[in-house]
Amino acid sequence: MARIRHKSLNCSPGCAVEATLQLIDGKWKGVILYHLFEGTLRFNAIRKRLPNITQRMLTAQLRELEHDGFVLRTVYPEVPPKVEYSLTVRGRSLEPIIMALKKWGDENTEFRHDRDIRIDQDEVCPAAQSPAIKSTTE
Amino acid sequence: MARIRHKSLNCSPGCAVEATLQLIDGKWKGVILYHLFEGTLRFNAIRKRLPNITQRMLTAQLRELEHDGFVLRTVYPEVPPKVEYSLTVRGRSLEPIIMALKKWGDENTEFRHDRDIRIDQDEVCPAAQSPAIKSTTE
DNA sequence: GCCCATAGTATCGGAAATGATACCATCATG
DNA sequence: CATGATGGTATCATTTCCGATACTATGGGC
Repeated sequence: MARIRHKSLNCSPGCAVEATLQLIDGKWKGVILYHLFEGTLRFNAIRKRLPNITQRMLTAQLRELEHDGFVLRTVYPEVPPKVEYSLTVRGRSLEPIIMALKKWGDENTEFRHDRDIRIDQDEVCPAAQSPAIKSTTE
Repeated sequence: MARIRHKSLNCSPGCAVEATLQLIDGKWKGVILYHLFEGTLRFNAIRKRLPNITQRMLTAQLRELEHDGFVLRTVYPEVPPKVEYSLTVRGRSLEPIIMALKKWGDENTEFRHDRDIRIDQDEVCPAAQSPAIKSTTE
């Protein structure tokens, strides 16, 4: 998270991809957003859904999401404290991305590395002309 | 990149999101995939499209994408060397994600932090009951 | 007076990601 | 015989991420 951010998103064609990715990057942000799509949640409620996150990290990630305008942090002046986190309109606009991630994950439950056969674009390497060799990296 | 990977993607509801994110995480992978959607590219061709990537990083990211079964690395036994990178079927299955990222980025060219008004789900916090306070974090 | 709950902060340290730089092999060309 | 092109490696330093742990404030209940 919090890599040096791009100033603008239109430096080059693929730049928007990279910049957007950076916004939801950071080990927990995607999941946090995912849970917030279900509705407003209190701090500890989020924590319960992410059994392995530390308090420190949850705070940090939420602060960044807030900073980026994705979540709204609402503090109720009570004791003990009560803080609710909800998505902003901008936050909800990420839904297609998060859901695409979720969908892909659900459809690829196993980490299959089915190194499938090359599907060539017909203009490239007219097949069996150069004796291409598959990577020997591993 | 290369965070400790999840063994399976179905540990908890949001887990698929997190795990999928990890696969395309790593500062350059998203952009690399994006460019490969246009077609097969040689090593230096990719490099030209990513002016700031170091050779070391490009190699590393491509190796990981290959390891995860997203790209196919084809070596032609020529001199000087010729290595082509193309997407596998599995790699192409990421297209909805990458394109969702690109779309969002294009539609949010400016980093507007329009901390907009809370859109409440009607069952939560019946409005103006507790004197909610907006975050004072910054 | 002590403990509990909530939502944090502060500090430290290790691990991981990334950047900078230099080096390498091979053949073709001049 | 030096140089260039391509696609890398190897090594080192730095930056960033992230986990573990301890600490804090407040008011209520026992």
